[in-house]
Amino acid sequence: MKGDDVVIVRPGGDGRPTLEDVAAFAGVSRSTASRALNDDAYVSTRAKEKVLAAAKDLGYFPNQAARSLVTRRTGAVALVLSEPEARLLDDPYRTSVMRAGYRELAEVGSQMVLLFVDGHEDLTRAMRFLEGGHVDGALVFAPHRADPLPKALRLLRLPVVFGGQAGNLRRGVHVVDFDNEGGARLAVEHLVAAGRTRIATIAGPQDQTAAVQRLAGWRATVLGAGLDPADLSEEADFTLDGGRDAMDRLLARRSDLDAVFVASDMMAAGALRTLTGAGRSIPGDVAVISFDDHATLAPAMNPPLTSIHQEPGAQVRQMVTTLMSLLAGADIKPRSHVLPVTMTVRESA
Amino acid sequence: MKGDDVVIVRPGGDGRPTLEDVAAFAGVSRSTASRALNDDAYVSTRAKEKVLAAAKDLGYFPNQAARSLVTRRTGAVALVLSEPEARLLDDPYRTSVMRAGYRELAEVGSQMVLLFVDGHEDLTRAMRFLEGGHVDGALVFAPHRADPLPKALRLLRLPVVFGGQAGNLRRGVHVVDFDNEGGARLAVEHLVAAGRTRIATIAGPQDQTAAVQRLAGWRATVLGAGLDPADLSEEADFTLDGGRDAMDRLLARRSDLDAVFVASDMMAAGALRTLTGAGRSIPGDVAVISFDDHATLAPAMNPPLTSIHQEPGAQVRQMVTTLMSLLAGADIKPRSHVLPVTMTVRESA
DNA sequence: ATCAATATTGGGAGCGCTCCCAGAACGCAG
DNA sequence: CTGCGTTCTGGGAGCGCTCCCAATATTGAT
Repeated sequence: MKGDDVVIVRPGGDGRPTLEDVAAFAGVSRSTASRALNDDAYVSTRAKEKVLAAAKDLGYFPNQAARSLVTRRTGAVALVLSEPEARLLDDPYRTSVMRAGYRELAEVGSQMVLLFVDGHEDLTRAMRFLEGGHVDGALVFAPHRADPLPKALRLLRLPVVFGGQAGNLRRGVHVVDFDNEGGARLAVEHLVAAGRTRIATIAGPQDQTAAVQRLAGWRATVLGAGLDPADLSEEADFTLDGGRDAMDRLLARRSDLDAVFVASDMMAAGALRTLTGAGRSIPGDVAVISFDDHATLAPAMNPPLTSIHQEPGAQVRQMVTTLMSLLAGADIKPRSHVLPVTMTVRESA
Repeated sequence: MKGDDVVIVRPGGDGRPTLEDVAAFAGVSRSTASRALNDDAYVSTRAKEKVLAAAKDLGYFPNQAARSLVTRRTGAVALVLSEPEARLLDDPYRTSVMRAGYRELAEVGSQMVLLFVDGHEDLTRAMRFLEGGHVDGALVFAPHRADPLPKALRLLRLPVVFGGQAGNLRRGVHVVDFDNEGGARLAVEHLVAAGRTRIATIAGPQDQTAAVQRLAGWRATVLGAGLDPADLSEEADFTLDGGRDAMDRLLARRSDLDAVFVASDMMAAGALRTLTGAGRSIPGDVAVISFDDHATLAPAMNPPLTSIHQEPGAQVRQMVTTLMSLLAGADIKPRSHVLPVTMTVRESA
């Protein structure tokens, strides 16, 4: 009776055109319009052209919710960073990871959804989000051994690839990691080759596997070179102040040290301050090599830091590749993919 | 005939329980289950308890796609960073923004979806994403005057709040910005009070409004103090090297300068290098004040930098507040909300 | 006991899309 | 001109949810 014979351009509640509108405008059925838009097989070129034109004219954009309701795909992937807030702010490596993640995911047509997890409440929220079907899969960075997240994720039927060690999980997970131990070896070998004989280290917090591996690499290489690691190692928390204090302790105990391998650029900045303050020249008196090769920090230090370089792009790329295979239904057996690191030589060693 | 009388626990294609399953399990109707889960009014406590228990037992999580198909709400908000990749990597301010955005949005029950926009292709992708109904609104950082994004966004019927100037748009947009000019004034006044009379500046790229305002603030305050700004300003690109080179030029032209206001911490790091290299003591010969008060960089420099502090958390909080009002249908007239900045005094001035 | 209000429930419709299937149109050989 | 395979099209069903509305249960007052 009412409006039955009136042309209603946009029947929808909000003003946006639907597929039905496009179809009507193009003079075809909803099905044909759908096929044209998703360039399926079996659509006449004529129909396709008409639909595409109509879509353009109407300013049509498919409703993602409706689509993913039926396809069971969201086109989104979560990037989960599980780490205390304080650490993250300081960490340019994570920034690179985000950026690379965005790029790589966009490349394969997925949207990145970033999740920060710091503390129990966040964990609950993140789990709910991941379980809620918002994303097709997740790339997860959870470097801390005590982190409950990796274990919790295993209960979800969601494809997950870890960047670096997955908490304390040793197997059954897809991992793309760097050769931390090899990086430490590279650094120490460089120092040994330069004739240094009392090579100290400032290790990272040993609740992180990466830090443990770097320390192990230092120790093994020092021993391998016939040198003595005794009294030459201190642990710090990856911060500037931590690095400075650790260097203080090291210097107090072994004022004769002639080189130090520091497990992160940030700690190296602190160590540099202690060394300079103590009147040591770098690299003259003490050679310094750090880890991360932070694009901003390492070259900005005085002197610029020789540092072990890890390529976040490569890591993320491999993670995305693995995740996409998983999403495509490939039956890859979970394994740890180890990426090589290199050394960027600057003035500090 | 087949399976008609068989109890099918999970009719769904994939294994996840639906609301219908929960309802059946709890012995109530789909409607009641929905009400219980969304704690609507008019549900008996008994029913509610049963439903909640059933949901828990079954491990039920609502399907977001289905929900937002009908509610027309996604529970997600985009955080858009429109800037060349290179800049972003270096910029810890952006990291803080992301983090604060995540926090603030989580607080109001929204999920943050991060979008990086660098170049035309990204812009297209971003627009499609934003138009596609993936998010309820957007928080946008587009500091470059020539950025086409802000203008493009106006065509969308999507609530948007900008952080800092919205490209070259002057009105009709919601903006939350910092008092860049006031910050510059703070810095210069501090230098003047310390008796400096030849106060130079290293300005940021003048295609960004913030950089323009900082330069303007410097000039106005220098003039206001009865000093002469001639020959004392150089422009750089916010990078370390840019800062170093600009300082070189400045020193070549006016070797008598006794203070410099640098528009970013990163450039200040470069300037410091030049100054130290030229044998100037800081702050003895030349006092340095920068902008950003980058949590990592400013205190890590030698000497630690006196810097103008802006609080990303406050900015983002205000942006989220405004966006939420917009989403709630409030008819706020677009305006620019200017936040104050403070000065963190360290050794460099 | 009786009635009107109020509290609670269940079913139907529909959000916008994709997929399936039956049928129409078209081609070309018999 | 018929038959059969191929290409193309349209309608129906349904994804899982929320909202509306009518139906029923409960309560308190008369």
